[in-house]
Amino acid sequence: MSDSVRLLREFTPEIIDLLERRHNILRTIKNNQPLGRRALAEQLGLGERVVRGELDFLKNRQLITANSAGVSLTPACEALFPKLGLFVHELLGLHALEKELTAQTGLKGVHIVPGDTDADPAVFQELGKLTARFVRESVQDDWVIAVTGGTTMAEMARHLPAGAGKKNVLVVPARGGLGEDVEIQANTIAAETAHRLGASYRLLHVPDGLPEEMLDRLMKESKVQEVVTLSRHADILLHGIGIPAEIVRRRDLSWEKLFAGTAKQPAGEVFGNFFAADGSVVKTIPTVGPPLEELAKLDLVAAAAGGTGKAEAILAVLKHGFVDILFTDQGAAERIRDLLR
Amino acid sequence: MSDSVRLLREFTPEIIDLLERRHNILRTIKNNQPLGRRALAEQLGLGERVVRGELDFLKNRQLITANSAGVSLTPACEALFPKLGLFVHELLGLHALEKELTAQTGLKGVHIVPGDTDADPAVFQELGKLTARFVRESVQDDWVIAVTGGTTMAEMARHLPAGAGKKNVLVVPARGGLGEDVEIQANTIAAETAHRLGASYRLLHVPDGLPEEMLDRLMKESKVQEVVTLSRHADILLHGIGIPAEIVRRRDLSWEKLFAGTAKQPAGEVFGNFFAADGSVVKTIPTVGPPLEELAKLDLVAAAAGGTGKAEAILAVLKHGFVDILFTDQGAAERIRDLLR
DNA sequence: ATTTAGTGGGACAAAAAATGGCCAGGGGAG
DNA sequence: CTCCCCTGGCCATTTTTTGTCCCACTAAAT
Repeated sequence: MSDSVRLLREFTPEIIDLLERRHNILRTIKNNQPLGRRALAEQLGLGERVVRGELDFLKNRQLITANSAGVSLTPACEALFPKLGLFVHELLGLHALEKELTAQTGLKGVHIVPGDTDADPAVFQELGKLTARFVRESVQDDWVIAVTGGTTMAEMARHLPAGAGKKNVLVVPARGGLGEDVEIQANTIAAETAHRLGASYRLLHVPDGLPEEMLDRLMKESKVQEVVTLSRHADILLHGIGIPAEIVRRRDLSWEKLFAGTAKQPAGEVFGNFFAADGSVVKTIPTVGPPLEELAKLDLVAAAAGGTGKAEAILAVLKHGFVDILFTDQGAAERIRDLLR
Repeated sequence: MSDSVRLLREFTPEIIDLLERRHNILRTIKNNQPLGRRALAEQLGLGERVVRGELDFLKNRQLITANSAGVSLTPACEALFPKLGLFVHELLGLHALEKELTAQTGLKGVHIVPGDTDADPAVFQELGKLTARFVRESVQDDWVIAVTGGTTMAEMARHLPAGAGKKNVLVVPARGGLGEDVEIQANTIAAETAHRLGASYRLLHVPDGLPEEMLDRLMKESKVQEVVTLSRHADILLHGIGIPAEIVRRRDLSWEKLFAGTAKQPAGEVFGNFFAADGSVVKTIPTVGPPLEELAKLDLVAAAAGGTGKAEAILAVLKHGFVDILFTDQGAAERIRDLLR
């Protein structure tokens, strides 16, 4: 396998784009079948006619069938698809890239999904799926899972395969609400994750923007205390990574006020902690929950974030050193590699 | 490897042609370097501009270098080339085709070279090389090698890697001269083969077109007798396969006279024996040497012939059943497969 | 010293292929 | 029924590929 990949990359690099495109198309069809040509083109960001050409090709090869509802994969294609995925992964050099980043960053593992979240929303779903699959496979009996908010975590939760899993699993939010939309709050995600895993969950009902003294008092409240203690000893921590500028914009904050007096510019964020490009913490938004230092001590910390534009944020967070496993996409991974060089 | 080949053949058949073309180009360069763009185009039967495009590509990839004398392979490319050959072989489905033909014909082995001798003379050279390599690797100490005439055998002999090999090897012509040009007479080929292998040889100096009684007398002559006896017990018999119509034309014979009274049409020929499509012998041109039945008993009979147009001839000969191993090209092999279906 | 046969690279028009965009006909869901 | 989205046909346009020159140059042969 590896030999042929090297030969192909060396002698016919054209095939990489081509096969990736076809794989993309097939994946999108697989996830939405039956699906029409136009919807497909829009989702993939390709011209309608281009997609059509590919569909004609795939039809000739009996890899898809078309009826009035749209196109669908044939069973033969469906059977081949997983292998195709692995092959594309290798052909894109993602396997090599994973290894390189693992070595360069000192992480325990890096997992990369093809494509770029910023360019194709479907890649975002794939990232969610990959992370979800990892969660499913990692969790053991009696585990406590701590999760944060954010769109990536929400996507992860959405793609968790439902069904009863391990016994006595508990999901808790790693931090209180931070003023996000309810769909991407840690609470909501903890609940959905627990639901899909057939696990139980606890919530942290703490409104955002409270004065510090109020937070201190809340921290002592028994229910809150219990959840905080739980997340302090979680068996796994799952979190997304935010871009400071986006967070400021989304929550309608003022960059100047928030980062007044900070020497370094913030580049990345994880549950309310802002990191500079060198990995140092430049600012922390106060909220209930264990402090960063506590969470950093956990045995298994998994970060999920993708998109070329998030590369700097991801790298800043990685530099702080508490992340063990990273799930990302090709766009971010390649950018990170370039930044590291 | 096999997995990726199946995926490529299924999802991106375009690259098969592309990679084969590039492999062809590189092979031609390798065999003739330094070589110019125009000569290359002519030899490959491609447009000058097309070749140029490929050369530009290969130059960008640092697989070839260009100077005033022409283009040459870079060491890196030279190192990769054997692997590329194997990969192309698989990608073209030749491995599968070899297996299929082996099974269908009951031969001990079939070996196929990419391309079509009829379309590209360089393929003919490759066929010669492949056969020559086999001879080199097969021959053991004290062996007697019997060879026939024909262009394919001549090509084989030309590409035998020179240098001392096994001890006490002897090369003999399987039949007397049959009126061919001297370059492709069995005698000449036996001599060259022996020369390249560092072996000794015997010749059969028998002019063609002698009356039968004369032949009988010659057969009893001691020198002739000796060579005939040797070839009768040869350890390996190498032969080409001829097309009856071509032989008639080349030797300026009359089809009507030659095949008068034969029930079936001749389709293939081996050292003077003409075979019908069903494998039966329809005619034998008298000459000195062991009869066909004797040669058919040999342990190792290897036939070499290529080109789409020779498929019928090859198949006719195979049907007779004395061939053990066949060396051919993609063009003939695919045609034979189609004929068998 | 000069001719000659080969080289790579530039340039450009013609041919072919890819693409963008629109429309007609049709089946299924609301 | 009506509406929406589907496929497949169609065509003008753009982009790429291809065929065919020419040119300056080099190395070998004369």
